[in-house]
Amino acid sequence: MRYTNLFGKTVREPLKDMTQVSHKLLYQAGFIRESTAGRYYLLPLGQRVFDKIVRIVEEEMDKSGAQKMSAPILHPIELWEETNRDKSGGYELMTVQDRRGARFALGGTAEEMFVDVVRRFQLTYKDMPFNVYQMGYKFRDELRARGGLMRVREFIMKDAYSFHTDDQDFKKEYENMRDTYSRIFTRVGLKFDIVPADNGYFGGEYCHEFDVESEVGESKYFVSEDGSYIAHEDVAEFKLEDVNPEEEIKDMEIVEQPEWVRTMEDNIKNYNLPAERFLKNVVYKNRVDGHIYIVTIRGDLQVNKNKLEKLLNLVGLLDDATDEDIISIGSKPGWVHSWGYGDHKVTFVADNSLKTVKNFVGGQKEEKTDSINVNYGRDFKHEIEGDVALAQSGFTSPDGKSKLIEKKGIEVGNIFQLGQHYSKKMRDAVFVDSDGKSKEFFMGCYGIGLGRTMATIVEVSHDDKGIIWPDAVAPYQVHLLGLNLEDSEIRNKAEQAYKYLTEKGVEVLYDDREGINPGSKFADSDLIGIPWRVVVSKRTGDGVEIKKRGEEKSEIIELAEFQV
RNA sequence: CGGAGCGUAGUUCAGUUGGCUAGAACGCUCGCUUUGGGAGCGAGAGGUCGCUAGUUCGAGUCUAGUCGCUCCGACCA
Repeated sequence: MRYTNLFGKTVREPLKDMTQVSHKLLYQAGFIRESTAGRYYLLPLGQRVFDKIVRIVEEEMDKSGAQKMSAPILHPIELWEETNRDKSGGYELMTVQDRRGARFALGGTAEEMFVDVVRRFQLTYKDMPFNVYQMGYKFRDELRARGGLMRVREFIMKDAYSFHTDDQDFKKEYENMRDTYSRIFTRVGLKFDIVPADNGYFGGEYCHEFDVESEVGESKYFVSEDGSYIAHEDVAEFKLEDVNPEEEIKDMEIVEQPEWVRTMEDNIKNYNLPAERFLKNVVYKNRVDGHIYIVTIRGDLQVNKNKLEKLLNLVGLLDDATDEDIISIGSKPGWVHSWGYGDHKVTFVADNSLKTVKNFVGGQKEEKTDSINVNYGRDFKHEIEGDVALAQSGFTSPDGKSKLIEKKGIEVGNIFQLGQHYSKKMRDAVFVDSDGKSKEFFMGCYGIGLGRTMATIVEVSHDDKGIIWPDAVAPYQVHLLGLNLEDSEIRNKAEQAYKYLTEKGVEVLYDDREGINPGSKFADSDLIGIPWRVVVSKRTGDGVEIKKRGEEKSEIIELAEFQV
């Protein structure tokens, strides 16, 4: 490709609002342009990278035994109604209507569609298992799309769905996909962690994220120092140590408390005790029926809403309570008690951390009094108990042997066990088993965000001059720069080099512009980030100068000796 | 969805109490010069002032609505 024919060119500066390196560089180098927030054009250079990623994904998926197919972009809304996902999760599905009034969802994922096509066949255990996938447009009506390719409203995802007779058979495919994903991300040049995570709105029992460690990542996860434990923040567990095991249990007392003591910081100052010695109450409300939940937890810990929702079996349904909600149960913000409210329907939840402290402070705070020497189990006890605490950096790992370290990562892919979550909700999602009985499919799904993967590669592979594409996904293998092309002798050599390389099957971007300073051409070349730079100029004589992007040394060699 | 802010040239911005033909810099085009790390000089093109309605003799400027964008939060593969 001649640069003079290429649509899309480099610009010197990023736009003002761009914050992420990948966003800036892909814009400056002419790979992407924004349409509206969260929707992007892929320009020819960007498309080439994208297509290479797609090809790698397809090769590995096909090798894994999965089969590519395609589903419509518009999903009949009835399918989403079958699984209740047209309303769940507080996430509004994008919908469109045709002129006869039929409603369709612009899917953010396609479980229902794949179940729907599969149930059209009278499948038996002999037809199983199988895994089908597509490269499909996905729409997510993000309330706030953040600049850059990392979180967008419209994107292409590789989404795969596998169908099995039972859990045991599924587990083999889950491992197969885990290995396949590992090969895919390794081939595109990414290092990643496989992180057990929360499956939230997808249903199912477990899932893993493929996270590429990065400061700009939105996924937070924990790794133990000894490397034996890894988990997403949403599900991360940790070992609670007893705070004051030596202390004697004292009688509970109501004591005077200065009125200025309201927050945890005030408490710490007033009693000169660490945060872990106080009781903390956090209030949530069921979005659907308005029921109030009060979670009592050790003062130094925070409530993990995901764990709480799971414990209560209310996934995706809890909101933080508002001040009005708290007043509605006869309490007031900042003075929520750990017991009482008998006149109002309130459900109390106790975090396991309450069992690690003797003689708590707090629990029934009034304007001027509070209780001290409160002991869980003796002075109050909640019906529901469990681990609902958020892990924090430095906490002890679950096995007690090591400390947790916090990491941030970009979630480039995920694999989900769906179990019979969808096949139970959707009618006729069954096969005939060897015993002659109809049984629901056992399913898994597996996604890779392709645009996000491309941005992530830039995020982890660049320098202050531009992108450094890994060979496997670079838009071209060679960036041929012709300097001083006004000189016909050099022009001829450059043209011959272009012809030679192209005929050898090398993918070449040829900077054939005249009247451009060498400095500009070098700067553009660094910005675009093609692996090999080949220069033809009056200095290179009968040879060419070659240089690998990201390395310092260059050398002049015969073109015929050049190997990509 | 809650809070805050912004829409004027490709970009970043200026534009007075409402007042003549709406400006600058960078970028872009052309010419000359220069030619191994974004060089210099000169000339030029480029605007429905987001959109709609209103107030006014007169609106980039005031009012209302609307659309879009940014930031913080909530939400979120």
